Amino acid sequence: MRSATLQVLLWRRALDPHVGRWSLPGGRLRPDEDVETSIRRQLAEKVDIRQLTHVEQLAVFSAPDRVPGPRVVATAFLGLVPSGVDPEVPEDTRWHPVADLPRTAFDHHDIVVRARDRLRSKLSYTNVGFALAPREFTISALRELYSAALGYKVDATNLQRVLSRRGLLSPTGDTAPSGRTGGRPAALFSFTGNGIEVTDPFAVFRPPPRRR
Amino acid sequence: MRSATLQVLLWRRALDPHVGRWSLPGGRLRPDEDVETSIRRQLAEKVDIRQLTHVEQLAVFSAPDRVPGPRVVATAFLGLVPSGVDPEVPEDTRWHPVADLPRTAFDHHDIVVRARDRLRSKLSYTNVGFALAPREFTISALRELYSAALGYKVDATNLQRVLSRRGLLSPTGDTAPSGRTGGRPAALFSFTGNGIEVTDPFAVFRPPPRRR
DNA sequence: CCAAAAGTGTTGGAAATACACCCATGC
DNA sequence: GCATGGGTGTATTTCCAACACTTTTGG
Repeated sequence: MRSATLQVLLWRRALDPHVGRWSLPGGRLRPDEDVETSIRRQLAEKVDIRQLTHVEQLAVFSAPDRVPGPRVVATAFLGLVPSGVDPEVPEDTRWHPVADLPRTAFDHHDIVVRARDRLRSKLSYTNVGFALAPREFTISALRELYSAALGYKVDATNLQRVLSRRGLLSPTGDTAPSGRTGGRPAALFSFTGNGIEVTDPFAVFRPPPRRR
Repeated sequence: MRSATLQVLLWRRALDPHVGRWSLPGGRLRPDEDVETSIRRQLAEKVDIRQLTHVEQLAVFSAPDRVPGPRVVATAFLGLVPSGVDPEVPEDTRWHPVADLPRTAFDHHDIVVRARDRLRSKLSYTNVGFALAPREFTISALRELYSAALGYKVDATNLQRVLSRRGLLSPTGDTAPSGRTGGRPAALFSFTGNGIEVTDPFAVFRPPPRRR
């Protein structure tokens, strides 16, 4: 996913079932690898694997008729790439806006929707945002990312406040140059942690605070 | 899971890898069923399937060495049975407290922990509680259930308020008889909806309210 | 000086926790 | 009447959304 719209990397099928339709990258699981290793291997053929900032299991799709012919069980993943890296992709793959998908193969449309919903949920109670943002960014750039992913505008002020309260942002000290139309130059920030973390585990029924 | 401690149904292995250890119920996926149909079929051999109030996918466990011999990919599920039904189970299966598991087969200990954590999270932002409670219950009985599942005491007053505000509780009008030590008789409640529902989707970055 | 964009302060409200107090029952 | 457990009312706290206002730049 990249840019100011939420996008997904799809691959145009060359083989027979559903030729020409767009499908999610993936492939067969080898006997000596687990599913995450497998999806990372498959993706390495499409994008620079070092750009992958987050990968997580979504769900198993296993309906007997989900593909023609013998049943294929698929483990779907959500994988994220930061905005702005604009990775070179092979000829047969392309980034598509999630809100405007082409005709997809099999149940891949459902899978994309599930991935989108998972991302939207996790933006609220984890720090996954870090996986969408470049190393340094302005608050308004981050606001664009959150807005694109969530599907509605979020307030830049409150975004900064929430992430700051959770200790996820650190100012780099630098500022971005202001555009040609003027305006105050924006301060640059980066995310503190690296991996994903649950930052707001309990909305309710919170565990009792630690006494000391 | 049942009673005032969180419990899991385990099955004592009769076959060779890890004979005698306790394992989760399950079995092979047939080519004409999806994974959920499959787990329900497997469970039907152990418990009365009508007691199953909630079933959801947890994750795929696929490490090449998770079982001896050729690799087996497992799709793990969280399945819930209400408190108090105390289902008859076959000789070779038993309910075990999640907090005090016996020696388990393969990676089943990890799976149980994952299931427990999933349940704990979802108690906060969904109505899964309904799957743990009998059809009618007192608030303090419900409090026991939530406390057992979460691992710490929750306040009965606030539990009622939170669930009420979310529109999940409806009073039946009846009261439970008070115990032999006296005390005011407790009002009986039941859950409104049937299936699982997300009741508190966004802790933060809430979508703008619908204008009309 | 004006427009534009970034950043700060303030206010209001929602929702959860904690706790004091009242209610109904058995003995 | 008193102990026991259930239920209600209320204050406090935390946190988020909204918005007005100030700051810093380009032209």
